Amino acid sequence: MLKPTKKEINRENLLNHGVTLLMGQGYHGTGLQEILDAVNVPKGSFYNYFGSKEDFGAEVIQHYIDPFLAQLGAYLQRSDADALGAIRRYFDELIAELEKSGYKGGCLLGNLMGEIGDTSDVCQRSLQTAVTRYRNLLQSGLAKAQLQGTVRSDKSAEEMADLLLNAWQGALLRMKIEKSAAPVKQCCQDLLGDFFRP
Amino acid sequence: MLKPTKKEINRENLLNHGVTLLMGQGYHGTGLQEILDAVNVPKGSFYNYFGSKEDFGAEVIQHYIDPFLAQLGAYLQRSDADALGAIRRYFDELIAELEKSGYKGGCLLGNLMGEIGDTSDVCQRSLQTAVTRYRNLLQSGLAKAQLQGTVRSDKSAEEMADLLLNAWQGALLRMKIEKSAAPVKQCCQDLLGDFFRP
DNA sequence: CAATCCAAGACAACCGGTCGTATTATTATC
DNA sequence: GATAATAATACGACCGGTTGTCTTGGATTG
Repeated sequence: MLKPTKKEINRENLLNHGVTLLMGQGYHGTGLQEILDAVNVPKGSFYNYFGSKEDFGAEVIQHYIDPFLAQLGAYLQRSDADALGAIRRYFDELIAELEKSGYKGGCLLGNLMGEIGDTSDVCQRSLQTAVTRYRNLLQSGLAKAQLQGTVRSDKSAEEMADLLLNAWQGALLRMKIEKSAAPVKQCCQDLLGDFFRP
Repeated sequence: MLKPTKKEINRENLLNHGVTLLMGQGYHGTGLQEILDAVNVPKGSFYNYFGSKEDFGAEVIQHYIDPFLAQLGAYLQRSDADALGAIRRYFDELIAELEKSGYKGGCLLGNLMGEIGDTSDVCQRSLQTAVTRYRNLLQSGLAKAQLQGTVRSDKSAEEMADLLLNAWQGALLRMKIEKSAAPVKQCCQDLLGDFFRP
């Protein structure tokens, strides 16, 4: 049997819909039943796939961030000679997707950091590794841009990656309540278009 | 009778404990029962004070931000000749309080923006006005600092206030999962100590 | 005595989690 | 290769507890 087992398919479906629902309604705002109904998995089966709702949340976090890492990595690889441009184009694409979704949801990592980042140990650890992996990839891109002379070198790439990530998260929160892409656009322009320039 | 009525006292107590509990456990993570128990108000009485949990949340938001506005306003007024210094000292005090609380909670506005900022209309409006009031006060402080020559004038005070607020919110999220004051300290240093300088 | 206020408790809906059983898959025996 | 024995998994009714909200009756007050 080369095709994935039904169990693996169900797991994947649960994680996919978990991402959507947890991002839209939060952790405590989403019941297991709602997720299970969405993928037609019976209640009793949930604990054959995941140990608890908390464990599920921790896995959803990793499942969520993977595509973003892949996407940003692809941009950086494609535009090898212009790392800063790659980062800018990556964020431009994110903004385009946010506009398409009506400024709802934002970032699952940011939302869950605020809601359960300091109350659930399991999810806290998952959030730590997810955020760190994201930060490290941004940092490597910024470091490359430093070597290419498009980003200032008197500040460490790590420092700038942290600032970019933090401001981006804050801008996403503002976007949600203002129902506008202005905050995230301005955030990218301020940092990538000004502060980080040599 | 000059002293506040018992009803007003109960309302105030509910709002105060609402701030604490909603900040620590989130909106959906906190039950009305828990808040009512904390201030010894019977469950049946809740709807004599507030129209619904959602309305209560919206009021808690305003009740939360008021002291911060007063505090920042006081710093700005006290150090009239050094607005940038006032802002820095204000954030230094916030950081000191965050350290004292073990990096838990963070900012109620940020947490609720992420959790219900796009799902509850009532709370969304309350968050909008709270954030805007905060931003405007920061903006006025930065504008004064521009006149005093301690902050660059080629960027608008509004733009910088937004960036500061956003980066601060993101740094608070990072603080929660890293259990460290490093993100918020670095945030202030990067912006107030470098990017905003003339 | 009429009007207002407040709280006890009921309410249905839902929460995360469990458990015995029914179904399916695997191995063993003939 | 058919059948029986055994292991593994899938399932949905059900658990105790809690949710936000509402109705209702008693207490308080002018």
